[in-house]
Amino acid sequence: MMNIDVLQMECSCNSTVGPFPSNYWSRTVLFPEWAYKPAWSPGSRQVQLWHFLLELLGRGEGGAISWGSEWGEFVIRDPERLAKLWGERKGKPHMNYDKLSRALRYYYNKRILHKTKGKRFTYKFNFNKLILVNYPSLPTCPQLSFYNPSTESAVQLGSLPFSFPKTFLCSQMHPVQRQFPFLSGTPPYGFNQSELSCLSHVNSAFHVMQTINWPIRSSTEWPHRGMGLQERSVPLNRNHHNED
DNA sequence: TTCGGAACGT
DNA sequence: ACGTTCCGAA
Repeated sequence: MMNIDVLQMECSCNSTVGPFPSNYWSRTVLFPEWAYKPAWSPGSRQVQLWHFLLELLGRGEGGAISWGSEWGEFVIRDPERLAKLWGERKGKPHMNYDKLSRALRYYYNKRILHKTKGKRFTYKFNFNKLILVNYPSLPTCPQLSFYNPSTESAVQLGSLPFSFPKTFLCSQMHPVQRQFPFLSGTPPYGFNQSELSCLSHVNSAFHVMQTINWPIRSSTEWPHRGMGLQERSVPLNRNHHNED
């Protein structure tokens, strides 16, 4: 499994939104390894804190934590209750907010989170860095369909922290769809800047998956089966990285 | 309240 | 590697 360096990510992120050179991603991978870790691999891996937070946010689990005003921002309404829930999940009966927040602060370096300064108990996910392929359920967010133009079929891949129309449309392509061919839905979209940025990352991810044989550990580890990543309708005659 | 070093556990 | 525990500093 390859390791990804953050600086390289940064460069890619700030590059243009849109189609990528066809063989570019055969060597470069946009996202760090942690971003692809399955939330629940049966038995083996433990839940990570950010998984847990998204899970609670996803359920709209009352009181302890909720989404904030900005995209990706969340507010811990009841720090000690959140800590208790986290402690229960991890089997750490003495968990408290002091400790939980230390774990959150470790995420700063990893760029998973940052603090919203001036707002009490308020943090913000860097969704641009956080690929949500792992994430089956983010409540307010419909499932993301990757549209494959060749097979004219949609592939369920995960969800994003914002919503867009569900209806399928492929005859006439909206400019945004031209940029993000995996996008299904009815124009106009009206994405904001962060959403577009996020889409560009998903686009990259899609290209990665098409370009390389993505090291999916085992299909059972993924929330969505039969993603069709094997049935590659896009001809792949470049020398690509094979991880099998 | 928030931060981050340090030692520690798994 | 991903926290947990503890704690002094701002």
